[in-house]
Amino acid sequence: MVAENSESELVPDAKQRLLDAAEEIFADYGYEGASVRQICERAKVNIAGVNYHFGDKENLYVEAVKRAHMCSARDMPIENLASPGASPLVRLEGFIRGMVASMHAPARPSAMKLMMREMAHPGKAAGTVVDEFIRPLAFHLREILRELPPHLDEPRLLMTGFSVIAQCLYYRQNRPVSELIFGREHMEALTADMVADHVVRFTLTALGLGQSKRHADDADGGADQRG
Amino acid sequence: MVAENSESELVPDAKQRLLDAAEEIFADYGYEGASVRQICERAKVNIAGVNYHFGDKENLYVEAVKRAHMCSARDMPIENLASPGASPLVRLEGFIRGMVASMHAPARPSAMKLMMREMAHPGKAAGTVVDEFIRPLAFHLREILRELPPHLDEPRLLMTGFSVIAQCLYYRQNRPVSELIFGREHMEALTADMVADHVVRFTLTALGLGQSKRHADDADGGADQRG
Amino acid sequence: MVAENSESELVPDAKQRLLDAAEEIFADYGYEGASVRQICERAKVNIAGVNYHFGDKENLYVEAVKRAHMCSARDMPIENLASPGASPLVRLEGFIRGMVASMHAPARPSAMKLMMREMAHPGKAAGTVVDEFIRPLAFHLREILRELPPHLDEPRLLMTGFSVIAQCLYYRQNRPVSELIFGREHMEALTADMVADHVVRFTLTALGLGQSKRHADDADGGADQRG
Amino acid sequence: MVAENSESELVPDAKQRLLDAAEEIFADYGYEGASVRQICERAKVNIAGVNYHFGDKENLYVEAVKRAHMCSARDMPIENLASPGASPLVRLEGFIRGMVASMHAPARPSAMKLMMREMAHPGKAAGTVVDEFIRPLAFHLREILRELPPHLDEPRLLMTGFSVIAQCLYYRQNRPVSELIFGREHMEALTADMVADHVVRFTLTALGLGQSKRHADDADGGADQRG
DNA sequence: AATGAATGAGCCTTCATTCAT
DNA sequence: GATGAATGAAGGCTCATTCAT
Repeated sequence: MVAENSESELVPDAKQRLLDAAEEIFADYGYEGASVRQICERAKVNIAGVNYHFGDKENLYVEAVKRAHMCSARDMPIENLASPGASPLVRLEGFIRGMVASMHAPARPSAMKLMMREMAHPGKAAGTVVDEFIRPLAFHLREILRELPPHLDEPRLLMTGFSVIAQCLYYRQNRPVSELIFGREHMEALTADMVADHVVRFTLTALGLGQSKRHADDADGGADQRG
Repeated sequence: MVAENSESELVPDAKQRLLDAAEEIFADYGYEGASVRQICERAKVNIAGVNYHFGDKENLYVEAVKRAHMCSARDMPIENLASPGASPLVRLEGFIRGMVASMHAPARPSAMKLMMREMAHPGKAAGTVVDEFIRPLAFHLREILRELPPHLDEPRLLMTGFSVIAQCLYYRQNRPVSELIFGREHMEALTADMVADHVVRFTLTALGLGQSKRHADDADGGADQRG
Repeated sequence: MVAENSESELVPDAKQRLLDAAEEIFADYGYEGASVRQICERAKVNIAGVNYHFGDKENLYVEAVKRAHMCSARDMPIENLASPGASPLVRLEGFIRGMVASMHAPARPSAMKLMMREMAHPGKAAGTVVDEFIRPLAFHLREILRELPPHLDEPRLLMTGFSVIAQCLYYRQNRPVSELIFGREHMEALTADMVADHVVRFTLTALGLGQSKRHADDADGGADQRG
Repeated sequence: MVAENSESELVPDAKQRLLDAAEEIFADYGYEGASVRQICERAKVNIAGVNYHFGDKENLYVEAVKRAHMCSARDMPIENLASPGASPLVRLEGFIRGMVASMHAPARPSAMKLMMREMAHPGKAAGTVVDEFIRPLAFHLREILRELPPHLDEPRLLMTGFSVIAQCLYYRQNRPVSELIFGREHMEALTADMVADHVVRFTLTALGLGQSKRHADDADGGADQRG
């Protein structure tokens, strides 16, 4: 154990508190809509704290996004679901399930929200996030797909990857509007498992990999014994 | 011809110019990021014009979004691609092609951008847009899917619709970040036709509708011979 | 009867309506607190009407004040209560009663209010009002007092006049704050007659004119036998 | 002496300077007529200072009025002229002289002006001022009058108090218009002592308390040996 | 290391006014 | 004679930032 001052484990220090507050508030209101006053109040830090610890608002934002993607990275499939020895098909299914799960109920919702916001309108923080988090994920998926039977050329590999990711992302990027369209209750009826099952089946079938062993258990409801 | 002053047909009046400018600037910078000064400058209208014609910034925003969705509605598949007599399969393909096309190269890019922004974080204008534009589209797609052979229960109908829409939306919602990941040139290589072909094939195959009649004409389209 | 257009007797013309509206609104909100928009709306006149009929806001204000004092002048004691042949004492009592009455319940409350506002902080319209309305009244009172037995020198004549006027004015200038101090109900209990009786008695007694002949006729004046 | 930075005793801090400036400018121009920019310039404080120290213009106004009444309270008769052991007559005379004096030449003219403005059109600050300053004064006067020989009923007590206060207030509330009527020089000829003597004599005589010992010295000019 | 006071640019809005019809 | 559109200045206020401590 490191020697720390007495309160360090209960109350995070000012810098951490600022990052926490910034994450939530930037996630909720966007960069322009958030004010440093609001963030400082939430963080219980003096108004000058942002400039003291981070220089300015923009840099606080960048740091908050960077930290958010690191948090998010821990939920994500690459490390914990990569299962290097497994077949491409198993790894694809793992990828999808991991991604759907982390979209559906991220460990740190505000971190996810903030990251998605930045990705929708990439700014100064986007480069880092893409380099360290998004691109590895995307490349990982592409390599899985590359190994699968219908050996596609590069553009189609790309588009196939997009089709997979798009389905996972949809439930995060378009949840509010989907609730407006179909009603909140219909959307909440779609559990993470149901969505994951659907995306896996839809995708594998689209790739011509789902017929033999899957068409049997389609009837019974869906969430089951593949893997 | 009505007797009008000489410029009336060339220069739209102040209200129109404000809507045009608001559409572009709100689309680029978001509601908070845009300033009415900036909008008035672009519209070549006095700063007080916003208050005069629209009351305040928020109402200008709402009106801009409403008009944007009406513009976008004209590109969209429902009316011009519905082809009421055709088979569900043909109509599904038409829907996808129409949607991909209007995502790829909307007639009014800034209108599309603005609408997507509002849909990402629904505010006061979202209700109208959903009611008049988005929901009819979504219901139309659901009815097409409902008629297709693998007769799905409601939740799966919903998710299947999402899988279709997600693939179309992806190229609009995630283009900037995709360019960061794979490079702009790789993204620009994906033409609207290629994307549409891919999404149609991916989707129909996933629905078990792509094998028999399609493997014949695959040759002439370039992207082919799976499944 | 003059030949007028059909509506002229029911609806006053725009200029009159503007003066009416200006009188009320300037009276309620003051010059700075009132806006020409508000006045035009109340008058049901186009926003440009003020500038068209009166040049600018300030001139509208001046005209409104001038008209207000003319209206008020009609209630006031000089003409209808002067009774040139009567004794100074009777005329003083008449003056006081007339003034108290017109302060208590002016024929046109908003006109009175507006005039008092202008008098509290004299501006461009004050000169005319003083010349045509206030000064004649004040001089009239001074001449009455000059004829009364305790023949005072000029400064004391002035101050005595102020003592009379002050008592009458008080109930108008300080009614709101008096209600705050003593409660609205106690103020409303003070009728115009009671106040007039009191001011007459207080004043005449102060001038040494109230003892001999008044304690006898107290009975006929209505509010009495105090003492 | 405390160790302070060199200017601390010469230049009041920003908050004080703002209150000082607000007092003067609100007194001269009224709430609507004053601008916070003007106040900040006078106070040599940044435009944002008002928001920082007082929240908004309205609260600055309220605070300025509150402070103004506290300043004014120090000149006023209640504490320094109450002379608890003295006879009611002496105390009434003391009250009048104190009030006339503080109306004639208040220690802080702008504070008095501001307070009178607020009392003329009571707003959010009026309640406090009335509670803490005006009402105690008015009640104090009423209690003096209650003890005096012509034992009046409540309404007449009220009106008698108004007659006293009205005479004192007149010279402050109606000085500008009086100068317009009679000329500035005639008004300036009325010194505080002359006015006080007059009001005392007028009032005591009206109450039937001034005859015996006063009618003698009336002739010599007025400002003299009563006590 | 960290703060509370203070800054000045900019925000949206409203103002009285003027213009072209 | 009278109007609706449009103007530019100024309004109060909030912003991110910096300064002196």
